Amino acid sequence: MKLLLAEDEKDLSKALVTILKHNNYTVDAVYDGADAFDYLETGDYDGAILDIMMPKMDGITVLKKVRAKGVSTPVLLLTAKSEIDDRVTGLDAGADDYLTKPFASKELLARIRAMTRRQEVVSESVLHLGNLSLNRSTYELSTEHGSFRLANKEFQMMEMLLLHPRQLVSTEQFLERIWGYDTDAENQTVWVYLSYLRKKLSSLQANVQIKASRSAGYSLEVTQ
Amino acid sequence: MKLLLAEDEKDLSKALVTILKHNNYTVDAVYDGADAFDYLETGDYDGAILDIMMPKMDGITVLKKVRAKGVSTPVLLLTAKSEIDDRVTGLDAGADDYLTKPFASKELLARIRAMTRRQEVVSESVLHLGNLSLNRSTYELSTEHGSFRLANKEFQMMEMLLLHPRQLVSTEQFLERIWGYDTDAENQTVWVYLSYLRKKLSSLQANVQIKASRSAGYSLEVTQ
DNA sequence: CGGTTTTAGCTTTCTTTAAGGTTTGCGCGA
DNA sequence: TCGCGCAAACCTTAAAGAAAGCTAAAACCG
Repeated sequence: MKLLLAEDEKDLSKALVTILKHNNYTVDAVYDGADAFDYLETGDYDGAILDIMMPKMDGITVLKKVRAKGVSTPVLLLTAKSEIDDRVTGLDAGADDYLTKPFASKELLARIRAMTRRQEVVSESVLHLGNLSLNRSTYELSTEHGSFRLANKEFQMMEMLLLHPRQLVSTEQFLERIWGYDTDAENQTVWVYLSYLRKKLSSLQANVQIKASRSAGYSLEVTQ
Repeated sequence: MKLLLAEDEKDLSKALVTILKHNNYTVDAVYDGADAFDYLETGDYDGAILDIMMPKMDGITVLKKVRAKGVSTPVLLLTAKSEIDDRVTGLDAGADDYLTKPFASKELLARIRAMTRRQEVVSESVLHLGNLSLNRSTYELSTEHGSFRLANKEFQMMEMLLLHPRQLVSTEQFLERIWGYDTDAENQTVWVYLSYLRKKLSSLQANVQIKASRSAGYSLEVTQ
């Protein structure tokens, strides 16, 4: 689950990133409204947390512009106590929720969960391709010959592949979506996981394999 | 048993929280109608106590909106003497009971009990899985080899696991549901109880065990 | 005192790095 | 135009490092 955090107070931002990562979200952090808009516009996030008071462009403007572009990513606005009227404006502008500073981290997490839950219903909880299936709540990858309980990163990679079967996913896309756009992780890290996954697919005798297309990306292909 | 309390007078709210926690409820407190709506909407509560007079949105509106969303959580309305007519309106809007301020804590507790009892009838009073059973009124956890009388927190954890056998319950879900969304308790607290429970399960020779799925949650699994 | 939470050290599992190997495509000379 | 060499891309394994989870014991609290 990938979130965008737009908050200009560095200390608060840092603390929130820690908390969110701790709770299994992939987080990209930006520090002004202009960046927030650029990143959100890609539609690449499952949710966003926007501070209202930000340099370059305030959160509500970001929200309005993004909604005008047809992006429906759920947005949680952060308001300072003195900006209470902004809440109404925010909800009008298309925010899904708001939270007044200061707030408890638990409350933030609860709201994010509630906000992103709505669209989760739509998504399948078990992904299939060929004789392979991936349970998205237990992280189990299985065929009729057995199953593995995948670790976090392995799971996210497999999930990305299964969500776009037969389409190419590049090393950079894996890194950006799973590790975050500002990660220091190297390409090899991705390759290592691909290797682990291949090993598991073969030991499960899956009729699906991860095919590499040199300098383009990877895709899942059904064999035979 | 998890309750939501929506009451804007801080002193009264505080006092009620104390009384309710004393009587073994998990309580989340909010101070305006908008928040009350947000939290109730999750359907995550076993009951709610709503003051009628509240900032942002009055209790009756909250109730109507929540019912319109299909949430059937039992609701007890608090009315001031001068708002007696609201009672009728309240019951029409889908309230299960009302109470006129000021009231005795005994009476509040009795009404909450009555209100939440109705839906409890549906639920089993003894939960089973494998050779294990948990008596929800005596807090006894037993197999053919013996039994333990569980303490409160231990009981609630075991209950949550038994209510969703084979499904994952995350550390955060335990904390949110048993300790409340605004708790300061750490993950370790949950782990400590899991450890106590495991010890008891093994000394009872239960054919059920608590399985950890790293970074996803815990589930009860029947062994053999 | 019973129940609950914190502390701290430990084990297990996951993630990343490192290092060496293999494959692929391309340029360039014969 | 063939084929050789080389660099870039990719793969695999092992091991170091980080995080998550577990438990016993102490501390706290009403």
